[in-house]
Amino acid sequence: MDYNKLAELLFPHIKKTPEEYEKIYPQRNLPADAKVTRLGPSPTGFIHLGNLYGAFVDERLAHQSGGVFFLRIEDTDDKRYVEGAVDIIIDSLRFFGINFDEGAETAGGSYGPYYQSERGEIYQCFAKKLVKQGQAYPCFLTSEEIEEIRAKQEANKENMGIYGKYAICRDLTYEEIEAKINAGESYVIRLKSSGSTDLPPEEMRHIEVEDGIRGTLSMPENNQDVVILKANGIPTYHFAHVIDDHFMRTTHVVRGAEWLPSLPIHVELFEKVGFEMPVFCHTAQLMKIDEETGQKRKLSKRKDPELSLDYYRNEGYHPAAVREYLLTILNSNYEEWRAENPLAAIDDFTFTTEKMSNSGALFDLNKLNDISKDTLVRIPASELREFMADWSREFKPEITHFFEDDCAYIEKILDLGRAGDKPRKDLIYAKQIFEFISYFFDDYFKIEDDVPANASSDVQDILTEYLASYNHEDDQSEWFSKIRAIAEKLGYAAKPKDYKKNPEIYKGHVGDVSTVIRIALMGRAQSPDVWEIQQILGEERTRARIKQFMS
RNA sequence: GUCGCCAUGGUCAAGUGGUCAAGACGUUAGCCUCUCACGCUGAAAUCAGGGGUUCGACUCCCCUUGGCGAUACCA
Repeated sequence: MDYNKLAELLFPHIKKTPEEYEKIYPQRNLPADAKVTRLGPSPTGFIHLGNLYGAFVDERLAHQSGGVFFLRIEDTDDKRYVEGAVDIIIDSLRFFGINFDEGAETAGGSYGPYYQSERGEIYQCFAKKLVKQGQAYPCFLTSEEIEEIRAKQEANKENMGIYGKYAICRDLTYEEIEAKINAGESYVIRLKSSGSTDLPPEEMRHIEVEDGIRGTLSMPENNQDVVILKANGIPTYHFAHVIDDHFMRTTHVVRGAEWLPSLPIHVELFEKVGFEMPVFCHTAQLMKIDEETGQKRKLSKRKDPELSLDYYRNEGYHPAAVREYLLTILNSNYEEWRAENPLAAIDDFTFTTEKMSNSGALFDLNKLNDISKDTLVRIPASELREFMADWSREFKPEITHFFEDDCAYIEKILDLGRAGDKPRKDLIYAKQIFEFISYFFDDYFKIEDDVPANASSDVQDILTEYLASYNHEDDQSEWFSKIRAIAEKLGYAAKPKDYKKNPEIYKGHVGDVSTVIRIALMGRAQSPDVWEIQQILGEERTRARIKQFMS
């Protein structure tokens, strides 16, 4: 077989040589330890927490080392394309603080095009090269024929796939190939694997790869004649990955562990095509418990809408909180570092692949919420106010004016109890924050809780006394001593401890009295400090709410 | 089915042959306290099972089990 002739038959239109591409996409001019990473999403427009998780690793690795982080759209599967998806990907990631230096629709870059669908000639050039080397060949198997082979293999308990004796198109002569092509038969280009097909797995040659996260990986070499170019001339992921990451000069390929099984394919492809391999970093996957089965499983874009990034934006999680959370599950020493450096910028943390876990972590909403509280408590009220305004504009526009009209008022509310060494940590995410403070807005103020049963008959008396003694100028302790006085006068213990000692001689204690006031003022039995709230509400509204509750 | 990855409390995990096996979330007892939060002090809770190697194994090897993943002209 004259492989050169075959290559020309298959790829008559490919004129550029591999060497020319090496010149078009030269080595990047970067410091020796700078890392070049990439995110390669397919344009379905759906990204979930798991994608963010991976993107974060890429981003940190690149930007921490003075390298480059670029975006490549892996649109080799035309069935999956969704309009506007790329913008969604870029915007969502940007919201969470992840920015690309290069790639699709961003800062440009000279290693493009960054859409795989526009890189056809490059792939074909290297497919042609492999054909010339006698290491790839056209395969005319139809899907029905492949299905038959699969059925036979299954029946014989053999390994699945096209390899060895099943790779019947390997043996086609030039004339046969030419005839089929002239007859209009469609075909794919397959790798002619040099892996052994008749040895048991343990005797097969093993490849060794040094993984950035998992250390030395040893697995049986590939022996499958995988498809590298589909019938439409577009490459499969395997081939596109090898070509693109070489010519885009990626140094570190960060991808999910679901790619581990196909690593031998990639190794063989890199060898045959003559490229140096990047460092692979196979990340563990974010998991969740499936509600139906109760089992742990990988995040799924179809099944887990609540893990969509949009969900977190919708709920109003602050991007900084999500980043904190992701980093704590990404690097096991992050939490400790954060405890020691509570105020440090997130970029000051040295992210390493060695500190990444290689077993899948379960997504933990509790933990996210806890981290979010700690994160928000460090954010100044003015910034939180803006965050709330931005969030509401997008998801709850009818309340946006609250966060824009009277900034001073809102900021006092958001800062409620946050001063001092032991600040309150009430705020978690925007939706929750609004509910938490909604009683400050007259339109949303409503009585939600019942007064304590033991004080229900004294409500009028308590509030009458309260109004009578109320002085908006009182400081906090003056104010509270008046509450104590009212409590005593009406038969309640001024101190809860007294009540606990002799419950029979009291109707209740001062807490019951203040709860009545709380409910009149906030509609809730639980709230931050009443005095502070009154100061924010103002005297007029304070008195009005008490009176309204009495009527 | 075959192949691969993984395996410390409910969850995230430190640990790298000799530890009373860190820490965080959650749960829980209490303290603080006008409620709720915050904070503080405690508690319960983990090395999947079985074989080796070793004076000694959570740590190394093997098997089993379990979970996850891959077995596409999807990525």
